[in-house]
Amino acid sequence: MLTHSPKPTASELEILHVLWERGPSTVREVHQALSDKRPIGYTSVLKLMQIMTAKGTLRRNEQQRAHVYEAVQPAEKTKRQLALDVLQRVFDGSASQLMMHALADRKASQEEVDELRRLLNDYERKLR
Amino acid sequence: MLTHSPKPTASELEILHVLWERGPSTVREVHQALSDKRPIGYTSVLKLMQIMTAKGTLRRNEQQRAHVYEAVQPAEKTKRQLALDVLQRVFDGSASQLMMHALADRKASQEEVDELRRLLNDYERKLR
DNA sequence: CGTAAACTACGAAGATTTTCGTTGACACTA
DNA sequence: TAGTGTCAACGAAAATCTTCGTAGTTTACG
Repeated sequence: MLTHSPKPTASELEILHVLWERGPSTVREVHQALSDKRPIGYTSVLKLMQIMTAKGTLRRNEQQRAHVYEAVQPAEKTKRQLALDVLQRVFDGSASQLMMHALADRKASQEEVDELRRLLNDYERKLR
Repeated sequence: MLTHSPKPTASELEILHVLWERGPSTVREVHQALSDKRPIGYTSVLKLMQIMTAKGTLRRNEQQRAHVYEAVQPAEKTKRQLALDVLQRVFDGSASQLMMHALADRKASQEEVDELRRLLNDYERKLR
């Protein structure tokens, strides 16, 4: 088990999404969920989840015959890590640059804009 | 030359950053710039840039003995692609989720918050 | 001209990612 | 108990990424 938390790959992220939504799940359950989106073999999912367990990304309970897996890190932490990663690697740390490009060419609803403004107000309040 | 634009890898992004900043450059120049940040061999950079050219990410002018490379896509387009990619893959398309995590645990300046608010206002104006 | 320096091309190796086939263990059931 | 289905483990292959050594070509200069 490694101690650091390497950035999940694209495939790993798909699995994490399923576990975040469903909570602790068996390989079969995760495979089901992924199969709805794209064709992928059962053993491919199994192998990925075994690798993720070896990396320390997942943890599993072997009490049942069908092992039950769950994410080690809370979803929020991993998401934050990924957000900060792009922020740094692509936008040199500029949140407004990131936002600008994320909003560009996309139809964010009025609700979303309102939500964003609320976020800014909250954030600003904490700044002071 | 491929027609689609695959997501650049981490190393490729480093090279793109240099080309975005410097404009069309030779391998030597890019290598110089990268060496300032981390140790990397000249031929490693060369090879990467050759691969990127094969992929259609870069284009080069062979008039000079030292070929001059440049990014095919404008920086803005690639950045937007990467921003939208995380937005989709990690945050399920929710811009406010993305922003929340990007701001979390980070000291965005008051200027940045102002800038973000300006962005929102502009965006909202276009919505109507 | 001949040599050194600057470059590109080529090939290859090691790491990582992604995918799956096969095997063997286990469990339910007819 | 024999057969069928479910599951993890293992190994391995293919693809991609990353890095670099070596060779061969071109250019500049003494």
